[in-house]
Amino acid sequence: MIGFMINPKSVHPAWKQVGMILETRIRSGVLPADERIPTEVELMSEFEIGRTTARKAVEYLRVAGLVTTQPGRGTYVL
Amino acid sequence: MIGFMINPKSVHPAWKQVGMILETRIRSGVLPADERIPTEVELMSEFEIGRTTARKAVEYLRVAGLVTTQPGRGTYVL
DNA sequence: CTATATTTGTGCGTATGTATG
DNA sequence: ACATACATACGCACAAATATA
Repeated sequence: MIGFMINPKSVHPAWKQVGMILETRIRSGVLPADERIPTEVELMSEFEIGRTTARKAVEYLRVAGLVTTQPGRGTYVL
Repeated sequence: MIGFMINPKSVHPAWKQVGMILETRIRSGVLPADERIPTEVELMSEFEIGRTTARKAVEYLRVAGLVTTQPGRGTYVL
């Protein structure tokens, strides 16, 4: 099953839906501190979204202060 | 003369250069409070940049707390 | 009320650059 | 030298909000 969590008819845009799903994974401990979250390419295939959407979802997490991004390495849970 | 202010070899990316130029216009009063700043399309032609870059420049101003954006209307100086 | 134009929002794809391992 | 991963930047299309004719 692929990409079933994103609802195009939601009041929330796709990037926010993905961002909130990742936020839940972080707050629930599924993605613990110091863990690397999925790469942009992995998010693209997991949620069947484009690069723009994947990047905006990660940006959402950064703005929320949940992760930090290191170029060339990845994005890590704070 | 068009697009002479953006230096591709700068340490700052194009979106930041445009953002800083607009920031100067605002802080100097060239763009006063309640004034609408140039639209994305206008920024594209003035600085010879793409829409992605124009939008990031405006986002820079929003993050700096200098402007507010109203969908369908434009971006206004605070 | 309707239609059109304008402006920002979302989303896709692609290419190239930079940093890291 | 090479692979991986994020950063920047381009273009395009359509949707949604707003203003105007």
